[in-house]
Amino acid sequence: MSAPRRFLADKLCPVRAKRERRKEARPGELLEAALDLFVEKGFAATRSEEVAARAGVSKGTLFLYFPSKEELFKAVVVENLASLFAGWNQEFEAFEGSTAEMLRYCMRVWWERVASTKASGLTKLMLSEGRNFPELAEFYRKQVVHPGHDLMRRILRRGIDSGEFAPIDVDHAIYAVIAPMLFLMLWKHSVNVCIDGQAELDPETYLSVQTGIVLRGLLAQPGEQTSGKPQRGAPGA
Amino acid sequence: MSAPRRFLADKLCPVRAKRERRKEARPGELLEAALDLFVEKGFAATRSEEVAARAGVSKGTLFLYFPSKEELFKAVVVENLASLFAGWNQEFEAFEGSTAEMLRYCMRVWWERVASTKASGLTKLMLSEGRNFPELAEFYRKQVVHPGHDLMRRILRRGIDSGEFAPIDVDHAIYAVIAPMLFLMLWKHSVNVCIDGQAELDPETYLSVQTGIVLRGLLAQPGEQTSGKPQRGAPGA
Amino acid sequence: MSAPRRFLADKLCPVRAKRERRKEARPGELLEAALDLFVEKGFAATRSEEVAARAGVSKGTLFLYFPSKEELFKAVVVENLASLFAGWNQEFEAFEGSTAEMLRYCMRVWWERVASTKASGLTKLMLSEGRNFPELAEFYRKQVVHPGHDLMRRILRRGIDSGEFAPIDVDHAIYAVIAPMLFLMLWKHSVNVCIDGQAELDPETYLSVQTGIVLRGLLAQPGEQTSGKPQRGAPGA
Amino acid sequence: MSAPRRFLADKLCPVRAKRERRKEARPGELLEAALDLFVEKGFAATRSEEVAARAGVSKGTLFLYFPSKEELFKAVVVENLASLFAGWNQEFEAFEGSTAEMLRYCMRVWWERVASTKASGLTKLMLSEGRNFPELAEFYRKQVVHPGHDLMRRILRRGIDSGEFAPIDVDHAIYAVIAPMLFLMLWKHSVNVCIDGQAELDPETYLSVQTGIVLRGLLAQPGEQTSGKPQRGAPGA
DNA sequence: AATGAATGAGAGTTCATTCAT
DNA sequence: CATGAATGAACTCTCATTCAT
Repeated sequence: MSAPRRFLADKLCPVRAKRERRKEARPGELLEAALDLFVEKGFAATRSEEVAARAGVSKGTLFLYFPSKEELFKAVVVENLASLFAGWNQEFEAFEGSTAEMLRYCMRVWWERVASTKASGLTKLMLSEGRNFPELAEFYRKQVVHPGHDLMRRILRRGIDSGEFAPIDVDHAIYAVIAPMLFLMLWKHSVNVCIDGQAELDPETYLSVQTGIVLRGLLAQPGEQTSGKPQRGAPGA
Repeated sequence: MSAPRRFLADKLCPVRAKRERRKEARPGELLEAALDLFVEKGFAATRSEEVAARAGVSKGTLFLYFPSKEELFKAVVVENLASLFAGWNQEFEAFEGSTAEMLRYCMRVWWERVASTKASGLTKLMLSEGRNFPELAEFYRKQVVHPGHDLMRRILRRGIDSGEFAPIDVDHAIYAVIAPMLFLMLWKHSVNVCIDGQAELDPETYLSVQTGIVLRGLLAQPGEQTSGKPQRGAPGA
Repeated sequence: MSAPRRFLADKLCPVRAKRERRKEARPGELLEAALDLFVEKGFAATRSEEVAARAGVSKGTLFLYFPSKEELFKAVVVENLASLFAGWNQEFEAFEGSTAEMLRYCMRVWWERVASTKASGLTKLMLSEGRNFPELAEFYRKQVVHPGHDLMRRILRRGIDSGEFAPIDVDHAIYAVIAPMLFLMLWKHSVNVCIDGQAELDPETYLSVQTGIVLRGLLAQPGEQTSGKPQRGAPGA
Repeated sequence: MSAPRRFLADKLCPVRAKRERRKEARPGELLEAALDLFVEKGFAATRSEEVAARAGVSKGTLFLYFPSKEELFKAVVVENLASLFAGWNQEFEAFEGSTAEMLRYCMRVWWERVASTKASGLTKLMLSEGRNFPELAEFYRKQVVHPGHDLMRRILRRGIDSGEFAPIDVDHAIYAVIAPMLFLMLWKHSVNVCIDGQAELDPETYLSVQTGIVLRGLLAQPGEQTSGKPQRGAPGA
């Protein structure tokens, strides 16, 4: 809302007159306002007019840029989550180093760029309201869940191919990695509602510990035959 | 909806005339319908009329038994969650055995009687919508969160007093125990929305593993000085 | 509700067993409760169930005796107002004395038996809500307004015929007599709502003064030719 | 509805585009429609949608301008009654002449600008329904009754201070002046319901006669000691 | 005769979306 | 482009009346 973020929609704007500048910035301001409010109140409980008001425009203008509240939400998802995968895919394509390092790096990056930001509220939102808005859920799955799983799948496969990881069933192992991430996001956005005091959970420590556990479960253990399933009992798996 | 449950409100009904029979059964039927729908759609998205319809009565009848949608929700919370604590408190008062056993028993019971049932959806609901309905959140905290924390606090204190557990800060350690529970419930009710296939997470195994980890963190370790804080890095803590 | 009033509906009941006694008394109790509530809240705002509750019976019973709320109201009107005219007509038929005395007597009786009791609230109610319930208004006119006007008309005519009163237009003069009565009732039931303190208006003094003024306007004045209209300027006329 | 009245809300509208024009006019149109219907049916019996329909807009539009039916009513009261006092206070502040003249003028003005208009129906409405809507009654008292009484109190005090009026108890004498006004309004709005024909009561004559009577009661009578109370027997006092 | 559970039309209010300006 | 007035379907809750018991 205030920080000088760069929006997808603002990509191609060179230097212009102030007035026009604002015009070009509109979608970004709307997306930012929408993100704030969706995360704060959920999808259904967020009123279009309030989004517009927070972005400093009128109700009509919102619908000028986004044909419906659902489309607005989709745009927020693209802006804050879906669009990240392109860069990540490149990054990991070019990654040099062990897959274990890659996985640690992946989770740290994910924490820094998503989970610790407001964007993680979108995931909580989908978990909360997805069932009531099947089209949004479908969109979210296609734009965020599948790319995320794909990325993770490729990482795991890289590890297996290189002999670093045991030849587990990749499709299931994904969840072992994702579960702690999800938990962190839910904790961040939900638990404060039900627990008065500040819950004591240091996200970075939690994440590093969980990553360690998961990695231990994934790594090929010399002299052991691993099944195609994730280790039963591995936390979050 | 599934099992022949007994509702609080259905105490003393022998055989009676049909009309009266129905009257005795109404609150229970409405509570069951409400539980189903609240869990399925959330509080805001559940329409009173739909609750009534699912219970096989008309709109007006619902308001004959519950003065408002909010009161209906509260009744559902009492019926399915809050009312359980009385029995549990007694049970644990009378428990004989080590506190470690007690804790394991506690978590198993909680899984069987709450988390594995629809009732756990109420917790997910509160996490999702609590912020939008402060009065409900307040009620839920008083009726469910506080009693739950109290119970857990007493268990931990028992362990510390008996020398079984290290002299940790009880108020923080609570979360180490509760976090995996919460996670299981959220997983159960939310993740299926975002992930197409059935995620592979065997709740009972997960729970037993988590309990083991937590217990290891709690137990007094001979020859070691524990601080008043839970072990950093203990999962969920 | 408490006083040992006799209801029309209780007319024909000799001495019976208590149980049956109550049964016979039901309509009366309902009428009394209805009178209270209609006067207190008005017709529309009075809930049938509350009438039943105040009479100590169930909602269903009310509709057993009175087929609808409107019929209940009509019965209340008959019980408390319409039924009075029969006696009054007789009384005034048999009255011996000057018509001026008769008029004074009439107004005192009306005050004592109607205006100073709850029954006057029915008049205020009709003035307030009559337009919203045309059938009730029609009924009230037929049962109360017309008999009242008839009575008054006969009194005036008696005075004119005997030469006591000037040969005024009776149909208009009626209002000169009725206006102060109406005002008293409205004052009694309405003004307390808008004026915090107790308004200082002694009804009996007011009535006697007004009666005096009206009478002075009505009496034949020796040597003067009165038109067929009431004196312009006569209060309330 | 009839005259080309100017509404408070319609202050500064020159010629504008149609849409905007309408917007400026809306509150006034709604207030006028609301006044009509409130006076015709009372507060409770007036449906929001009907107000909107009579103003030529849809249900939703009404709530665009007034957040609730109660607020709409308050606005109607302000528009038609409360807002008048400011001007009157000034007018009477600047009045030159005897207090008796002032009082006559006051009552004539009140008749012309209030009692003879639809606005007087609001007073009748409050008398009828005030008890069922305490918040409205409170508002009406603060906005209309108290300013009215204050104004009247100041007039009476002026008369007493100047020696014109006897040193009566002002707080009680107020009612002697107000009672005939109230009566006229009630007569106007209520009596036609119960009496078929047009009752013959010429308001202006009635008012002038009543004012005369009241004034005679108020004027200081040379050589007589008046008590602090209004004359018992003075009409309406 | 008496009950009170059940009904359902209807009231006030909200809000995503449209469209004239 | 931008506005914001206007819409109307949808939602919660009320209450006179019915009718099985």
